[in-house]
Amino acid sequence: MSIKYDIQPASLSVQIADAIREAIIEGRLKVDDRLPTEQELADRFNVSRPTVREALKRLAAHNLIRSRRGPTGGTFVSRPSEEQGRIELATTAALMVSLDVFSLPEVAEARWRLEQACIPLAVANRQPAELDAMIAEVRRQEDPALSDEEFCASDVRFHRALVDATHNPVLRFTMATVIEGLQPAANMVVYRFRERVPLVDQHRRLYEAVRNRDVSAAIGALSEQMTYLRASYEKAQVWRERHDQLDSARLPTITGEEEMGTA
Amino acid sequence: MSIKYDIQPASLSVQIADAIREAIIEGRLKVDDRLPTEQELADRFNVSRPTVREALKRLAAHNLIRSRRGPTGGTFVSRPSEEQGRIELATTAALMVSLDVFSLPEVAEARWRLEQACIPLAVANRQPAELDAMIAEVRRQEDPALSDEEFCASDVRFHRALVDATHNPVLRFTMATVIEGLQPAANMVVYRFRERVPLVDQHRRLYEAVRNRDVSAAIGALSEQMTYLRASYEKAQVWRERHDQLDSARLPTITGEEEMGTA
DNA sequence: GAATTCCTATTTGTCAAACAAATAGGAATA
DNA sequence: TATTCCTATTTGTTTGACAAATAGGAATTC
Repeated sequence: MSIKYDIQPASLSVQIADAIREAIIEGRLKVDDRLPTEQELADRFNVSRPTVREALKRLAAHNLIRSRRGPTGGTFVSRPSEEQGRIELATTAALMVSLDVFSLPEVAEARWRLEQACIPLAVANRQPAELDAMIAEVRRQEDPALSDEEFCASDVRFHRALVDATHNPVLRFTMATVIEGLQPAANMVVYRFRERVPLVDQHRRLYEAVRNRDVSAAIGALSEQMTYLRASYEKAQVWRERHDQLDSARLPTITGEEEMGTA
Repeated sequence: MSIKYDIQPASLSVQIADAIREAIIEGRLKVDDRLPTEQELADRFNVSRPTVREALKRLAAHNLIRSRRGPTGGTFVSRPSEEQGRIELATTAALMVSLDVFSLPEVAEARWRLEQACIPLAVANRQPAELDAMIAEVRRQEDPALSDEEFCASDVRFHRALVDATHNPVLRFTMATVIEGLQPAANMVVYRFRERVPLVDQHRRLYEAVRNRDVSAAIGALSEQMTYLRASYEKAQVWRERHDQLDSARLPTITGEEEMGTA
C-alpha cells in the first residue's frame, strides 16, 4: 500500500544544466564568460563528457550558451538578444496553436485586446520608418498575384510595424507571442474563409489613422478587422470539426535520411 | 581576398533536432506518437547514438518530447501544456530583464498597457474563484511580517488572478511574459524604493472595482499603481547606474560539485 | 486454478577511450 | 619581413560497453 512517489531524481544532464543555468541567472557566470572545458566540467561534476555535452545542448537549445572549437574556443555565456527572445516566444506560441491548445476565436479576442492596447503609444510615437513599412505592406497586399503564404507574411509584417511604432521594446518583445507566434498559424488555418479585400481596406484605414494620429479611428479599424476575423475563425472551427472524422493516415516514422549525407 | 563565409553547416545534432521538430510541427509526428529508438534514429540519420541523444536533449529542453526507459519506454511527442508554455515564456522574459536588455520604466509602461487591456474582460467574466484569490492576496499583503520575497510573490499571484479572471486562455498565456516573467525581476530590483501601503491600497481598490464590475475604477486603480511603480523604477535606475562602478569581483567558475554525489 | 516471484528482453541513461575537425599561435622558412 | 607549416587545444563525433528501469511472460508456490 505504499504510495509510489515518482519523484525519481532528475537525470544527471538535467541537474548539470540546471546548475549552470542557475549560475548564469544568479550572475556567477556573466555574459561572454567562458565556461570550463567539457572535460573539466565532467571532472568537476563527476560525470562523463557525453553527459556534460547533453547538459550543454539543453542550454544551447535556449541560446544561453554558444560553443566554438579550437584553442581559443570553448563554451561561452551568450547575451540574450531581444531578437532571439522574440523568436523563442513566437515558436512556443506557434507550437501551442498548431497543436490545438487554443481555439481560434480565443486567439482573435486576445490579439484584438492586446494590439488595441498598443495603438495609443503607436499613434504617439510612430516615426516615418514605421509608416513607410505599413503602407508598403498595404500596397503589396493589393497585388492579387500574391500567394496566400506571402499575403499572410505581409499581414504579419504590417502588424509588426504597428507594434514597432510604439517604440517600447517590452511591448515589441511581448507582442511577438501573438504577432509572429499565434497569428500566422491561425491565418493559414482560415485562409479559405476570408476575403483579402476587406482586410486590405482595414489595413489601409489603420495606416491612415496612425499617420493622422487619430487614436479612435485606428481602434475602430482594428476592431472591425477583428470582428471580421473572428467570424472567419468560427466558420473554420466548424469546418474542421466536421472533417475531423477523416483524420488522414499518417506516417509515424520520420524521413530525413536524404538530408543527412554520409559524407 | 576571398570573403570568409562563416555559414559553416550546423552541427549534426542541430540538423537532427530540426528535422524532428519539423516533423512534429508539420504533423508527421503527432502528440503521444513514439519516435524510433535512439539506435534506430542513429542508423536512419547515419550518426552515432550520442549524437542522436544530443539532438533529443535539445528538443527535450523545449518540452517537445519526453523519454522513458524500459520495454514499453522510448521517446514520445509531448502535448505542450499551457502551463509549460507559460513557464517557458516567463523564463525567457526573466532572463532578458535580469541581463538588463530592458529598462525598468519600459517594463512598467508595457505592463500597464497590456494589463489594462485585460480589465474589461476580467470585469465581465470574473468568477468567485478569482475574486477570492485576489482578496486573499490583498489580506496577505497587509501582514507586515511578510518578507520581501513573499510580498513580491503575492503581488504576482494577485495580478495573475486578475488576468485569469478574463477566462481567455490566450490572454492568460501571453501575459505570463509580463506577470511571471518581467514583474518579479523588476520588483525585486526596486524593493527598497517602494512602500507597501500604497501598493496594497491600490490592490484593494482594484479588487473592489472588479468585484463591482466597475471598469473605469479598475483602470484608475491600475493606472495609479503604474504611475507609482514607474517613479520607483526611475529611482532604482539612477541608483544602479551610480553604483555600477563598484562592479564586485566575481567567480568565473561554477560550484555545484557538492550537489553531485559520487554515490 | 490463482497468486506470487523471478527472469528476460528492451530501451534509455551513463561511461570510457579514442579520433576528426577547426583554429590560434608560435616556429621554421623563404 | 612575410609566408608557410606545425602543434597544441578544444569541441564534434564515433564505437562499444555496462547500468538501470520496467513490462511481460515463465516458473513456482499455495
